[in-house]
Amino acid sequence: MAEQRKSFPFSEFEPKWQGHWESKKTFSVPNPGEPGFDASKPKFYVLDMFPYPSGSGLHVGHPEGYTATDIITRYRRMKGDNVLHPMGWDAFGLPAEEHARKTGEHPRINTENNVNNFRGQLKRLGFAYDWDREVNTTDPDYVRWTQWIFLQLYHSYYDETTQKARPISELEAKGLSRDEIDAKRLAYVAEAPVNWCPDLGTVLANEEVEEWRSKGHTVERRPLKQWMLRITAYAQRLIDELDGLNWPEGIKLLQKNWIGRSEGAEVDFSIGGEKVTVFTTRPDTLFGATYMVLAPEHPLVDKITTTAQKEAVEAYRKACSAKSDLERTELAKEKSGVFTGGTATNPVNGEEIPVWIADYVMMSYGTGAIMAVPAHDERDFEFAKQYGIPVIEVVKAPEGNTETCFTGNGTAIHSGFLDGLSTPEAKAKIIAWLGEKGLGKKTINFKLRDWLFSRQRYWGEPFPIIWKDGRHEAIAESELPLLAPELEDYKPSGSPEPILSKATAWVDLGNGVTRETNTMPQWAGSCWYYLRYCDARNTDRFMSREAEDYWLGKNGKPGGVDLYVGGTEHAVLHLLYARFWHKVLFDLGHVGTPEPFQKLVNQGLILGEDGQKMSKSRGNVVNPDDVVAEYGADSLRLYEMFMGPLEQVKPWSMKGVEGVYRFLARVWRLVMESNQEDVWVLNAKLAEVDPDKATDKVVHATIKKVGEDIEDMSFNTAISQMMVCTNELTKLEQVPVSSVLLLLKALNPFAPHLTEELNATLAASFASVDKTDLANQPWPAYDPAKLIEDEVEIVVQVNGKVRDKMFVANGAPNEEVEKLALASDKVKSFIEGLTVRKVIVVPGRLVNVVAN
RNA sequence: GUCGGCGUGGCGGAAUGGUAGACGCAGCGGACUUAAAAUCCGCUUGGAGCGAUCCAGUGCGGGUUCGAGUCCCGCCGCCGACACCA
Repeated sequence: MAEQRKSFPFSEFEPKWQGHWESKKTFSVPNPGEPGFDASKPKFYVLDMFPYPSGSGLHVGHPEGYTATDIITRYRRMKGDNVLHPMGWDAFGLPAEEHARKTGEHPRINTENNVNNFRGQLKRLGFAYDWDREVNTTDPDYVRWTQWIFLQLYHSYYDETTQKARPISELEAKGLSRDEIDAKRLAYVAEAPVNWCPDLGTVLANEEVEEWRSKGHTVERRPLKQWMLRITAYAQRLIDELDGLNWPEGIKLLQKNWIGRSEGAEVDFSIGGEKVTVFTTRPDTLFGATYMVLAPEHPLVDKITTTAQKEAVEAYRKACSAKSDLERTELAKEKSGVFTGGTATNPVNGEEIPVWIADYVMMSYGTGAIMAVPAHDERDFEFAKQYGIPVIEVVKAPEGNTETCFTGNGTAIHSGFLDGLSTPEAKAKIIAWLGEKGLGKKTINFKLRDWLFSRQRYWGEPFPIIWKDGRHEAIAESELPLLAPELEDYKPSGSPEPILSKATAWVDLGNGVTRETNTMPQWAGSCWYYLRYCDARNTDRFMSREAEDYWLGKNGKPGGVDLYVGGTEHAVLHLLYARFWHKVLFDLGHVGTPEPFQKLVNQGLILGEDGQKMSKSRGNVVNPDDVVAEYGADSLRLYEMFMGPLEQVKPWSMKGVEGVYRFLARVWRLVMESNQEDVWVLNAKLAEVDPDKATDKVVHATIKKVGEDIEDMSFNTAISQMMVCTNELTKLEQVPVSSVLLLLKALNPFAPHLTEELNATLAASFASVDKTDLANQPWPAYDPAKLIEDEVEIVVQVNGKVRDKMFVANGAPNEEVEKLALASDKVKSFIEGLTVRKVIVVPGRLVNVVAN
C-alpha cells in the first residue's frame, strides 16, 4: 500500500483541515459574558468519559465513543446549538507512579509525555473538541478545586430530617462536641478492615481488589485508620433520583442493586442480659428462629463464648480473619461455623436458641448478627442441615409448592398471634408488636458501604488536612492547592505508612503539628471534571455561577450534561461517585441541578479480528495510528460507526475499514477525477443543473434519514443511506452540483476532512457554492414533497404469502387497490376453488387476500 | 445461583406487526488492461427446476394475529455484571 497511489489524498488534506480548525478555533465555544457568546442559542453539553493517558496510547475503543459524540457535536452545531464538547485527562493513577518507581523519573514527566501523545492522536482524528477547555486532573489549578470539594465534604454533615448535606457550622451552633461532630462529617476517619496490597504499597477499595489481583498482586485484610466518605447517607437519593434520568434501564438497575436497599426489621434478642440486635427482612418468621449467628468479628463473641468453646471459637475466628471477603465467598460452597456455647432468648416466645458464629454472616452488613430461620432461608437451611439444628416451619407455602425450603410469601403457622396471616400482614403485625414492646422496629438496610477514600501513594491529591493533638483539621482554602513534595525515590516502604511520610520536612509543621500523608484515589478527579469544563480557566471558583447556570441548567431536567458516552466498566463506581459528589455540591448550593448526567450511553467493546478481547498477549490489538496512516482519519471514524450499533460488542475487521475507505473514495470521485497526468482535477460530469426527480428523492431521503439516525445514534444506518445516495449519484451522466453539496453536508459530521476539502474545491469552481466551511453552515432541510412518489409498489399476498407485486397510483383508494389485486392472474391461480373471506389493504404497502 | 443483554446468510449487520437479509465485507462471473492493481457492471440464504417459478427459512417448542425476526408463554445457548447482603 505504501508505494501504491492512494484512492484520495487524505494525507494531504486531513492535516490541513485539522490545522485550519485549530487556528480558526472553529470549535471553541464562548461562555456567557465572553465575546461572541450568543445567548439565544440553546445549549448542548456532549461529554466523553475522559481517558487515563496510558503509555500505550489510544486504542481503537477510544475513538468509538469519541466519534459518536463528535458526530452529535458537529450535527448539533449545524442545527444551531451552542455545543460544549470538551476533552481532558484523568492523569493521576498507579501506572504513572509504577513507572516512576522503576525509572526514578517524576510521574509528572511521564504523565506529560503520555498526555501529549494522546492529545496528538486525538487531534489527528479531527475531533471537534474545544481544546481551550482541556483539563488535567494533575494540574495544580485542578487539584486546588478537587481539594476544595473535599473540604466541602469535610465541612458538611448529612441532615436526616431534610435529607440534605448541611454545613458543620450548624452543628457547632447547636453546641455538639468535637467528637460528636467528627462522627457526622461526610468525610471522616475510621478504623476499618481494608485491603492492603504490599507490592503496590497501598490500600485498595473493595471494588479495586479484583483488578490488581488479576495482575498478580497480593491483597490482604488489615485494620487501618482511613479516610471515608459517607456516601451511604445518600443511598436512598441515589436510588430515587435515577428516575428522572435518561439512562439505559440495565445501568439503573445495576446501580440500584449495588446500593442494595432492603426493607426489614431490627429485632432485639438477649444473651444473658446483654442485648443483641439482628436484622431480618422476614420478621414474620421470628417464631421459626432455631439459632442465632453472629459474624466472627462481632464484638459480643468474646463475652458469650463459654470456656468449653473458647478454643474452637478462637481458632475459627483466626481462620476467618486471614481470609479476604473474596476468599470467604469463593469458599462459600460449604457452610462453616462454630457454636459459642451461649444461648439467646427469642423475644416473641422466650425460647432459648443456641448462638453460633459463622462466616456467612458479615459484620459489615446489617447488625452483623442474624436470627436463623432454616425453614425459610436457604443459607440457614443448609447450615442447619449440616450441624443438625432443628427446622421449624412457620410459613405455609401456597398449594403446589415443592421446595423443601420455602422462601416466598405464604401463610403464617406455628406463630402464635400471627397464625393465619399472609406474609405481608404478618410482617406488619409483628413489627407493630415489637414496636409496642420496645423490642424492635422497622428498618431499611443498604448493601452500599461508605467509600474508602484514602490511598498511600504519591501520585494523587494530598488531603488538605493537618493533625494537631491527635485531631484532624482542615487547612485554609487560601492554602490550596496543597501539592505533594518532591521525593528522593518513589518506592513504597512495604509498610502501610504512606509514601508521603518520607517527606519529613513537608510533613512536620513544628509544634507537633503534622500533615496528613494519605492521598486521594483516582476517582476524585473524575468525580467533577465535567463541572470544570464549563469554566476551565476560572481562578476564583471551581466554575462561575453564570457558566454553571448556562451549561448545566436551562432545560428543566435533573441532569446537567445532555449526553454522556463511555464504557460500561464505569456503570457503577465512577457514575455513583460522581452522582454523590454532585448531590453534595447541589445540597450546599454550589450547583443548580441534582444530577450530573441526564442521558447516558455506553458504547460496546470492540473485539479483535479473532472475536477475542483485544490484548497484547493475543497479538490482536489494532492501533488507530496505523489505520489513520493507511486509510485516513475519516475512514477510521466512519468504520468505527459503520461496524454496527454503538452499544453493541463487535469485532474489528480491516476489510471493513477498506469498505468504508472505498465509499469515501467514491464520494471523492463524485467531485474529482484523475487526468492523464494522474493529477486530480474537477470531475467533468459535474454541472450546475437541476437534479431529476429520482436524484432529488434519494438526496432528500438521505438528508432526512441521516438527521433522524444521528438523533437516534444509529450511525451505521445513516452511513448505509449515504452509500446508497452516493451509488445513485455515481451512476448519473451529469451530476448536479447542488445534489453533491447536500450529500457533503450530511456526510460532514462523519467525515469532516473529506467533505470540507470537496466543498472548498466546489466553491472555487462554481459560483453557486457557498465558500463558508461546512462546519459553519446550517444543517440542510429536506423537502418532504420530494419524497413522494407518483406510483408505489404494492405487495399482493394470498393468506399472508407474497404472490404478486404491482404498481398503483400513490393514494389510490383501497377499493381500487383491492380490485386490482383480485384481478391479478397469480392471485386468481392461488385462490382457485377457495372462497375469499376477507381482503386487507394496507395503503401504499400491501394487499392480503384471505381465502379458504 | 441471581440480575441484565444478545441469538437473522460464509462474516459485520438492516427490517413503524406488513416484500426477511438494506448497506458493507468475502466469494463468483464480466468489462477495461499486454498483465495485475484500482475502477465499473452483474450474481450471491438453502433446496428443487433449463426456466417462469415453487418449497423451506430469523436458536428450539407452543400461542395471539389476515399477517410474527418483531408481541405473549415455556425452553436452550452465548456474553456481561453481581455473588452467602440475612
